[in-house]
Amino acid sequence: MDSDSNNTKSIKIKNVVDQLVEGYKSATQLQLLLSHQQSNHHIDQTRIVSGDPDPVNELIGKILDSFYKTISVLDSFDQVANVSVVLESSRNASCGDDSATPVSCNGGDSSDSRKGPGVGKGKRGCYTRKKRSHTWTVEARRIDDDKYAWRKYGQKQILNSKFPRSYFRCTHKPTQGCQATKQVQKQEHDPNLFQITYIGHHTCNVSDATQAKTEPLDHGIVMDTYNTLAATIAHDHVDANIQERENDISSLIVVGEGMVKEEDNNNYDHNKDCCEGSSTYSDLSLVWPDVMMSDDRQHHQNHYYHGEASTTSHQFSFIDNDQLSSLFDSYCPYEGTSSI
DNA sequence: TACATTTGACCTCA
DNA sequence: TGAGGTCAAATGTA
Repeated sequence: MDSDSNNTKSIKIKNVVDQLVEGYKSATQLQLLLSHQQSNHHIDQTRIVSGDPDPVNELIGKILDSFYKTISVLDSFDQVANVSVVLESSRNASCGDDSATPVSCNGGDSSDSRKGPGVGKGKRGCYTRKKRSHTWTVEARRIDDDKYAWRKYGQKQILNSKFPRSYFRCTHKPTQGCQATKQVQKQEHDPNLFQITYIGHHTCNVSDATQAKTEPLDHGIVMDTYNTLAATIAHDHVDANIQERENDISSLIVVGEGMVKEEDNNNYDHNKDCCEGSSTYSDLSLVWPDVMMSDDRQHHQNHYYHGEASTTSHQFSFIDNDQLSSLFDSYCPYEGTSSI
């Protein structure tokens, strides 16, 4: 094939991708708007988190799914291999300095580098630290209230802290490049309580229901495989307002798969229930017995969020800060909150 | 043998 | 410059 033909084909595909990206953007924005409105109206959030989806959100989810898959297919062609890069840089430009994506010394290969060629002792510690990745913190009486498989990769004594902090990453990182990590630390004031900080979203293949359990319940935003991005972005932009909105919006506590308890935030402690059937419980008992609770009859979780910007490792991020700010400025009834 | 954990070394960032 | 986060060799376990 001659180069002109290739160029024409490449341009056409690029145009198609551009159109799809626009569609994806629009659908994501629509979903954010609807989610935001729903959260403002205290809709039946139990239905959302329990997996009985709101039909509108479900529909949008399907649209996003279609866009995502189509773009992914096109993205896999050599001609448009730079699409995600373009999108990524576009997003970064709009989100400011946010070097959250880890970069390995070998050019970004996220797989387990230990077995790779050319990795010598000099490479140890050579990485770009994740900065301002999407994080949220959970206080729990057990560290396994999610069904992901975690692999411990480090432990560190933290200054002025009685207990060491343990570092876990998703077991599927080597095989699927999942960037999710979590940090677990015992609370000083209550050694039976663990502060678990989740960093980044899982991109590995697990059920949405499972993921929903470990993602922050973002006041009505459904967290499924493809709109995690939307939720993440919304999360980041709404986070600044959440503190002030906490008094108005009931928080949610997942008390079991498919079960949700609504909680008045004046009564955090009364939500105590069992998270039965965690498939990783036994695993974690084995891998990190010193932090497992002897009495796991009581495990309540208080979900609260770090207001850190999210930009980590989402291949398709289409909404920039200005768009979202104006979006929420237009629709957010909570005036006078901190500017983003 | 394969996979997970431990732990000291090393790097980044505030 | 030190604290915190990650790497990767050594070690443990099934």
